[in-house]
Amino acid sequence: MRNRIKELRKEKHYPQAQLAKLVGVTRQTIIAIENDKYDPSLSLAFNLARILNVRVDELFIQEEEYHD
Amino acid sequence: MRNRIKELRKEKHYPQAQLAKLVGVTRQTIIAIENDKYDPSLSLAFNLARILNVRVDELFIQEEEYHD
DNA sequence: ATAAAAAGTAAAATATGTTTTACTTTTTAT
DNA sequence: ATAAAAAGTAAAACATATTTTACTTTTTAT
Repeated sequence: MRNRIKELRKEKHYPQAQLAKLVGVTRQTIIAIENDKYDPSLSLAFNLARILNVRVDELFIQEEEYHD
Repeated sequence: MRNRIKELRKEKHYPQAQLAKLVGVTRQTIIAIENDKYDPSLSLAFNLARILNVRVDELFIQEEEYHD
């Protein structure tokens, strides 16, 4: 899963520390997610989308969907 | 976080076991999420939304957002 | 060129999500 | 009323997300 967090955060001129505070996690979490170390929880995904003024499905791009 | 999975699954007449198979998890995971035991991962949320033909933000309702 | 701010790395500890197995209860169809 | 299908409960094991702490590297502004 890719995401546009770094891009949209920069448009708003937020440093990672400020975005972290706005969504209620630590700076390490923002770094890890921006750099694709792991995916955020669903709840954090919603908070990030809200602060960055996009929908969840605009912020995250699922590249490998499950097909049965 | 609430969700409309049970409702939309029933509209499609899928038993839990079939939905589980379609999104690539076990039946227990579907049960737990439908009954609000915990939230799905972001990736599972996307797969559920895709199979149920709605957007992620239509399938899940965040009731307690974080405000700093 | 320097100092300060921002971003990144790493690893251990804790919290949350998912699977597996087995068994019970409820719903649906005959 | 019965059998079969679907839904639910529980708990242990395992996987993934988040925090905390400490330190390093890169970027920005003067």
